[in-house]
Amino acid sequence: MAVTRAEVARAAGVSPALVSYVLNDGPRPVSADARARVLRAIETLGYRPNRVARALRQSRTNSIAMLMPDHQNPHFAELAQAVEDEAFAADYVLMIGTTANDPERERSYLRSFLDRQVDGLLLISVGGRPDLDLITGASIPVVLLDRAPAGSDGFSTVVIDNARAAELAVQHLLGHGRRSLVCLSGPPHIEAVRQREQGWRRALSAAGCAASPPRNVTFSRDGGYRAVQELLAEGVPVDGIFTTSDAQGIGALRALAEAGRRVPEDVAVVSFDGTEAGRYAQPVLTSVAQDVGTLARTAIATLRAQIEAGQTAPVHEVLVPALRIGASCGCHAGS
Amino acid sequence: MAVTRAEVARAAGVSPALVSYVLNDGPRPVSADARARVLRAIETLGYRPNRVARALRQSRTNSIAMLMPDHQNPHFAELAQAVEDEAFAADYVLMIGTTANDPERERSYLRSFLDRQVDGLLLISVGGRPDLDLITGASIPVVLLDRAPAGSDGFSTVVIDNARAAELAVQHLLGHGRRSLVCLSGPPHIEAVRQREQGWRRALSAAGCAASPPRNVTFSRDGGYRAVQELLAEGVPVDGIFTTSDAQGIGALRALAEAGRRVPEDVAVVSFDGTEAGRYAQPVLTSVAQDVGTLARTAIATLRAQIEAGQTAPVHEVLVPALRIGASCGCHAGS
DNA sequence: CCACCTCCCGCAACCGGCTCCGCTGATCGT
DNA sequence: ACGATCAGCGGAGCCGGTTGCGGGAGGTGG
Repeated sequence: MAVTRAEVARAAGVSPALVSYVLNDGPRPVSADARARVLRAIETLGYRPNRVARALRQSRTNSIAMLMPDHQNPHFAELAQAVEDEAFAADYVLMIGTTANDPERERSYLRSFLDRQVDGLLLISVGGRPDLDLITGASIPVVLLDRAPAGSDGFSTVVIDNARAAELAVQHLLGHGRRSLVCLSGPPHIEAVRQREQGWRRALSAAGCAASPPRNVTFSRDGGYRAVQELLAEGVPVDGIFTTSDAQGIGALRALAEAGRRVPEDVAVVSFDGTEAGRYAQPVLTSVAQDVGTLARTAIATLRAQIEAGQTAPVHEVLVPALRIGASCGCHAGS
Repeated sequence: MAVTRAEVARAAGVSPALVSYVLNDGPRPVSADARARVLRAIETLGYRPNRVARALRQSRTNSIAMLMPDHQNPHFAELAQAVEDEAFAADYVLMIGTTANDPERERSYLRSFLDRQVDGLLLISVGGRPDLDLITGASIPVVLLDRAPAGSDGFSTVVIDNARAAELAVQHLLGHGRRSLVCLSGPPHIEAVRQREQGWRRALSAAGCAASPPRNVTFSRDGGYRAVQELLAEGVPVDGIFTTSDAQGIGALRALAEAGRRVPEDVAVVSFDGTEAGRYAQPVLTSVAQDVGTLARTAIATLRAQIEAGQTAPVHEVLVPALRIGASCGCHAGS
């Protein structure tokens, strides 16, 4: 069994309370002599306070939970890293649950995290009301990250301007003279997906082009790969592809390469996220970048304001997208 | 404030103890009538047991912690996903700490996890004794994953046969007639890195080739990229590269492409990990695959045996590497 | 010499659940 | 009819901390 506060107290010849006073620079002052004895006892016994007991007493676990779709997608991996770095710096521990876009699993994790009394929740939701009901009941600090489901006005959100970002990407393709465009979109029930599709349509109609309906696939490499394979098999004319994730973009590149289509000469590709993985693709993906550092920093700061300062008014932060030029769009070629 | 057991008891007209009995199919039997009343009260009040309180009483948190280098590396991302899936299935929650190969950060996380009374620890260590001392003192179930630092005999390990895996990869390059080989290795203080270098040397000396010293860089894409850039700038003759991670392989591919070297015609590349990211590289990376599914399954099973069944004897599991053929080695070309 | 103040410190009540143990009333056997 | 047995339930201690409250020792001023 681990050494407890009581044993430290005994070793130092003081009461358990005093040990707490020393440890927390307690509510009460402690004499230099007693403090020294306690510190020495802590040192020799190797005492470490039990955070579970402390959490029970203080109703504060110093932990936050994050729900995200998966680890495989480079964008989410980068986001997880950025969030964890911020959490670590703020002395919070991060519990991660992946949902695999499964509402059942999301609910299960949500309940588990709430039961574990996490101080705050970072949610990249698969979307849908029922989950929000769960957190409303728990009245726990929440920040909706990366996506803001419909009906989430009551919660803080930190997102990129999805419609504008998509518009930027499509405008860029149009600027390269591409007219036979295809959009690889994400799971259709996600609000952010609909916003990106809206940006896609807006850019096309502004240019007087007909918008083919987006193809809804998963955000994964495999999703992009298969979608482009089908596209080509169907004989759809295409000289430009907008994918709503870098993972899809990487998958699309592979499918195009296998089909012997040159990028960007035959088909230009612009994707979404601006991940490092995209910068190492062949050719380098041109992508609307999400600043995951700012995303994470803002999200954690917002959460901390709610947890530590008791702020209750929801904050809505919208980040401005920036197009990161690579080689997949044709900027570096003659076109 | 949340609903507590006492309130449920009051609402059901029973004692708090009864509520526990019902919830846990308690140590004592409960009459059907009382059980029904309790369940109804739980339902109407929306009661959820506080896991922190439960954890304090039971000295059991149903959580495990995993320390890994980072989220960016596709191999670790896949490993994290596999581990989390296993943990979720076993009703454990996973806390992830990334070390960025920083011993200080690793120690900090380690202490935090121990203080939080996690039931078990999954450790992809940056290596070095001091950390092992920390866990030895805590006498907590540990599985050393992916890497087994020197002096870790007392702990359970689940690793791939690193030397054999490297040997496989290098033999394959040699089999393609490549003789000017270069090895991009990892941080030199990691035991697994030394084992892979040993496999590299073994394969070369068995073939009667001189082994150039491995180049120690980080496991990242950037590490592979920069190493190959320097390599080429130095004018080192090279017709084959063995990278000790897929991330490095992806970086190497980019550097080679930028330098106008064709893969596999001019330079063959074989990497390590067998990630999905590698299968989407251009060309597809040939790689010695680590079965992350089995890795994760074995690790969690071992941990659970220690936690739930009190097993104490350390287990040493060594997985057999398998070469996954892609296009970067030349198998699909004429060579 | 007494009243009073300061400085330290220990006692004990929590936080919310788990579970040992003892008590009650009913059932059963003879 | 009466003691033994047993199902069903509640009281209370405990897990390991935090913290309000009160009290003792020593010093100061009147």
